[in-house]
Amino acid sequence: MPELPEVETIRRGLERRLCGARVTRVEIREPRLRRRVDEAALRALVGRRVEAVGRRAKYLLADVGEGLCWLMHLGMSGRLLLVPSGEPPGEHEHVRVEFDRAGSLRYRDPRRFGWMRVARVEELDEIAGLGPEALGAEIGGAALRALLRGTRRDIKAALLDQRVIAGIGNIYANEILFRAGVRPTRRCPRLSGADLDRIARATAAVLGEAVARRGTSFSDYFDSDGLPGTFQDVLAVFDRRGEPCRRCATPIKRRAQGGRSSFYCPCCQR
DNA sequence: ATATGCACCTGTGTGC
DNA sequence: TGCACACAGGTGCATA
Repeated sequence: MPELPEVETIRRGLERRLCGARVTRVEIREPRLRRRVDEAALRALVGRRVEAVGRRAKYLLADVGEGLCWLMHLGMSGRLLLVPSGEPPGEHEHVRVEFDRAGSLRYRDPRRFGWMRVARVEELDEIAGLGPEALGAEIGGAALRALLRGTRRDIKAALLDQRVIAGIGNIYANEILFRAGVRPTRRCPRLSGADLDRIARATAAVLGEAVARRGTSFSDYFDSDGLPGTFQDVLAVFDRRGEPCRRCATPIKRRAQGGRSSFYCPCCQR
């Protein structure tokens, strides 16, 4: 479910409430996530204080001091919710972590594609292979060209490849390519300098606006306070098959690409 | 190198 | 109403 803007929104919520709070209890109700939760390692968080909450692409990293990091990935359906202590567990609530003064953090994930683990900062190999942040470091057309050098695949697949550029998922890949006026099926080597410039600018604009709107809640994403985002109100193409393009009124098309849905305007995107 | 298919799971919406 | 099927925000592996 969550791409960079949703994870960033959750990060801000957790940072506001969890920084300085101490873990008092860890309960693992279902350790069989995408990767089995190391229960002993997670329980060893008890007594530690959250010093900072960071993000790398779609990963959340809570700094718990002494070079230790609590790493979380939300997969497709993962949610982190801060609730008052004593709140009874909801469905698919696999992990709950109690804090001394921040209430209770609940990890809920019906599909269990997410996971979490505690790691030493120097052994975070999961995030070592990620490409540059899609939002943050200013990636211009020239930088994008360098990142795509040598690949002949289509631009949509490249944008979704976290080793090329990190943080973009299926919603925002579609939205970025609409804003750039580029068909998702265009091959990377055939993109002009102007195309790459527009894609780079669209990436910053779309992700920036999505963060400002606190993410996309088109079915079941909510932030750590249970609030929806509002980017679904301005989606140009994603999940809009058959609906009129907001620019030219041509019906939006959908086609499967690499096993995922691509949405595009056949008139505005070439 | 890369495309495809599948696997991991549950939930929801569709058409019959 | 039930049932079968397609599809869902992500990743990672095996195979061609």
